[in-house]
Amino acid sequence: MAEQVFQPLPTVPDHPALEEAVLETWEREGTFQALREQNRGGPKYSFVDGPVTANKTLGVHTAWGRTLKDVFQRYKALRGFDQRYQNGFDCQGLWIEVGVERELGLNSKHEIEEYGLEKFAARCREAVVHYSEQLWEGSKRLGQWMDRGRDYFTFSDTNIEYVWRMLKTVHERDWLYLGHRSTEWCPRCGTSISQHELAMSGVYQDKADPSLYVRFRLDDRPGESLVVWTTTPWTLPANVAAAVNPEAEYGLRANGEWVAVARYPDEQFTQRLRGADMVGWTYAGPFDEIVHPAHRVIPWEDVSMDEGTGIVHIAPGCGGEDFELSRVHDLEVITPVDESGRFYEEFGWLKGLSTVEAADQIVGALGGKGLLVEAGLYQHRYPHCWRCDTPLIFRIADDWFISVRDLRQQMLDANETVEWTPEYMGKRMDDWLRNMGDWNISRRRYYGLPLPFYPCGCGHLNVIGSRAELEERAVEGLDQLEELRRPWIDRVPIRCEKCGDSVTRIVEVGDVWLDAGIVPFSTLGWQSPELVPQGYATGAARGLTTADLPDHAYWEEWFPASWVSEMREQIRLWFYSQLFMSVVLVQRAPFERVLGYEKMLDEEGREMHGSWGNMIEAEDAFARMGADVMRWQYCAQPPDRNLLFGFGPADAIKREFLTLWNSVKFFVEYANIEGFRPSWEALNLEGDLAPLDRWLVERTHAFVADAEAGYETYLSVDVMRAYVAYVDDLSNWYIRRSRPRFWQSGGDPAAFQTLWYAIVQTLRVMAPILPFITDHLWRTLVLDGPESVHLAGWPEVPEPDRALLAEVEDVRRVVALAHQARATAGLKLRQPLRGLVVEGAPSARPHADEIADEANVKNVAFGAVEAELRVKPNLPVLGPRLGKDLRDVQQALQAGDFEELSGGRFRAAGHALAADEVLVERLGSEGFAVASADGVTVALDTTLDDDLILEGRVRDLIRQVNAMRKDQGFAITDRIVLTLPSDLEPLLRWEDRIKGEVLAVEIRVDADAAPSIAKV
RNA sequence: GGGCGAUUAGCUCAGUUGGUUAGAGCGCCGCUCUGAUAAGGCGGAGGUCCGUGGUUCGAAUCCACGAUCGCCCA
Repeated sequence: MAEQVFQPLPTVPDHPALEEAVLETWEREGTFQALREQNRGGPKYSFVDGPVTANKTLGVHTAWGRTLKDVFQRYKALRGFDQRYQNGFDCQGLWIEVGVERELGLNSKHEIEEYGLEKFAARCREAVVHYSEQLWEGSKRLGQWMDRGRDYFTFSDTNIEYVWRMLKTVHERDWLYLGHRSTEWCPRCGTSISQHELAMSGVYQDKADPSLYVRFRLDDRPGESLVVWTTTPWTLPANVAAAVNPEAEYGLRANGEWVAVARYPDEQFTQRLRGADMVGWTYAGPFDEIVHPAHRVIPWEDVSMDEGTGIVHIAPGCGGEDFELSRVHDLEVITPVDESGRFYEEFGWLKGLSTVEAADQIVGALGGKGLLVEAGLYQHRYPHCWRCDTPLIFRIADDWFISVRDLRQQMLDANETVEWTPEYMGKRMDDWLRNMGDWNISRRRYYGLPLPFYPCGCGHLNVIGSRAELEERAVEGLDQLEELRRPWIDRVPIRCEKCGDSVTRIVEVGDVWLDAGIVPFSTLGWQSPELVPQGYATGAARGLTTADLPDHAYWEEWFPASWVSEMREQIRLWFYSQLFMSVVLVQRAPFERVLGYEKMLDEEGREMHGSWGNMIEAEDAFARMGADVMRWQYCAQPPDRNLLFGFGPADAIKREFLTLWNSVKFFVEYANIEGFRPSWEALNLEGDLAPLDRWLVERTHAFVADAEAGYETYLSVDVMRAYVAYVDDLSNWYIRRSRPRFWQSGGDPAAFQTLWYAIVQTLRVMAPILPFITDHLWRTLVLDGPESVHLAGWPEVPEPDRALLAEVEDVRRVVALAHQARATAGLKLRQPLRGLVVEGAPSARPHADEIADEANVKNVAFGAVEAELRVKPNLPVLGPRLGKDLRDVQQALQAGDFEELSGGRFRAAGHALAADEVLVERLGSEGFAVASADGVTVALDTTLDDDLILEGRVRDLIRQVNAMRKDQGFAITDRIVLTLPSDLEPLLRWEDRIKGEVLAVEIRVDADAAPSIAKV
């Protein structure tokens, strides 16, 4: 045996072990650094990483997105693009705060303040440091290549300053205002929640609330009352109006209750009125002993007749639409609860109760007063805090807003320039932009971007745009300003630019999406006069990164991003906030192309929840399936569909992996036996190739082209589909057809060379998606080329020869039909047959020998199949020509009522049919088994004679002996002595063939022993 | 209430400008091939292409209405 050129492969790959080894190799060899070095100065491909919130370990959800990011950056790297590879972390906002609160056992804003904001800020930073490390480790294990150490952290002072600057611009354009309105409010977090935050998944959850029908006694109509329906009892003390639909009809029940007729169509009413006629009635509020505003009936077109009583309870202090109505109808606004959702002092016995606690008491009180008509439970979808899961309430508050009136159209225009995949996500963005309200940017919290707003008593609003400006105008406190952050920043009052008084900052912090949206400016050095080394490592980010603040020229080079990718909910979050700021600052979109993707569910299609036990930790997935298998699962997923992720699909993928693995294993085993040594230089395949080799080369080129199209359109699913189809051709056609060429004496160098070429090109194509196993196999197979597949570049191949590919497709179709014909005749493939006739598939003609071999027949003939004729109409051709007459022709042909004319023409139902207007097929006749599909017909001669039967028995024996070899664990090169019982002696007419196929040096005959083998 | 999308085999999904017997993968059953294969091939069972109406020689495909589900908005 020749020397072992290639490291032999085990039967199946151990993905996790193999991946750990590859990671070590990358580390040791500095593969990623080498790749960056290699592409330096190449054309630029600008990817901007959406910051991942540093409050968790890596989950399989996040790993999906990170895989897609990695795949396309790796692909572009193979194409020689220079890239930034900057990774980002989101470090401020509720997400971080709430995690730290939990950890510290704090449960309210009051407790945080008691704990101390300085200490709290330090703990928040610690959490970010910890989780960014965790996320990094997970991402690394996933195979993601990013520039570790130069990450951006959104809590850096530099990032904050860029947001300040944007806000100052907004103020200068007069878009910033302090609004007084009703907003969704989280009572636990003590802050309002903005419109776009409601888009986050998990916000709307099923919830059971009280369902109350309550009576409001009318002032001037004794004994009569309005019945309203509510699911929020706590809002009843704030009631000031009851709304009716002016167009609807209302009826008075015998017991004095007014309700909408449409809601109770079967009831008897003693009086009926239009809603418009009820407007202006006044009534007694349910809790007039506590609060006593005026109460009256108002008209409202939007009163629904789908639920409730058709009369709606209005509390402007507790609802968005209610609040709007208060402006129209000049209603009193009563805000019953404070920022932690507890009743204010003036609400008597309700004082201090939460909205939930108050509900029971209110129900009881209503019952006592005889105002409760009916009480029950109501199931509905209700918004919850995106971070702490507390049901939200509506509350009137003063929040800072950015007006979108002037921006809306500009943003729509900017979005026009963006190419979205899938397309409908772009339309979603348009929908959102058309409907979005003003952006509520303030949050009453602690660990967040400090809004640089200093409203002065003189009426002037000072907005600070940079740290330099702050320092210049500071009255005091600069010496203790560790970071641009609470509490330190709150101790730095500034001088009002109008009146010169000392002004303090508002206490609010900014919406976290301001931090993330500014990234395309803050990390790329927009309008930065010069490069500042480590200029991004400021404030809280100091010591965590060495990222520079580049200069403006750099920004010009890298903005806008060529591509960004995040999950769908980011349309209203990061994609939106980026677009928003980019339009404010430079009037254009910050990205050219977006890849979005849908949700991840478990393999049964259910949401993944920790409490349901169906959540998969990335760590488990790495250990049990491996990163390549995960990445395969992610990349095989069409992005417009939910991904059903799990270990079940992973097992299927592992099996699928084996096809390529076994192909390589086959190559390695025989190349080692025959001493084949590939050379990188010979990659261009010179020399004499067999037709099948030529085909595999063309097939490989077609695969490269298909995969390239998939990558270029950001549809990894297309790459995966192309790969699976290709590997099947490689393994189940090329290798199967070529096996003897690999084991004949010395091996056929052209076969080795071709197979090596095909595998190596495949590894290059799949390297972005399966970075571990491709590099492992590359290092096994490539002896003198680039040391890593990731440094090998994209295969440059010529246009494939589509005609040749079509030929082989025809051959495979014929072979499949021959197998089918055998199955219907009950003749197994080992039984040789005399002949096969093929009609159609003319391009398969040069491959008659291959067909004979595959079909195990002595002779293949091309020509008319001698059999019953079946003629069908060629509908796309005949339909337009014949119209209604087509039906008659079709029936005549089906009934066999037709006449065959010369030249393949036919006549049926009085119409002459040209050769291209019919499809001709043949049915089996005596002695033949016929199969037919797609215009190709094959007829298999099923007659057997003694010779054929004997040869069939020989093949049975060969198969039996080879099975024994395998069972007994013989090496594929072991020579044997075969002993046969005497009744098999006639088979020795084929002695040489048997010896050759089972590697027997001798065949002995021994009376009545069963066949046996022995190693020589 | 408005908008968008979906509905095809037990499951997950393809299905081209309307065209012949509606397919694939997985799963199940049977057969088969194997000098790499834990793989492959062939066959079978399994379909009211959500429903109703319309256009058309012809509809899973186009149109209308309806049902169910999902998402988004209000």
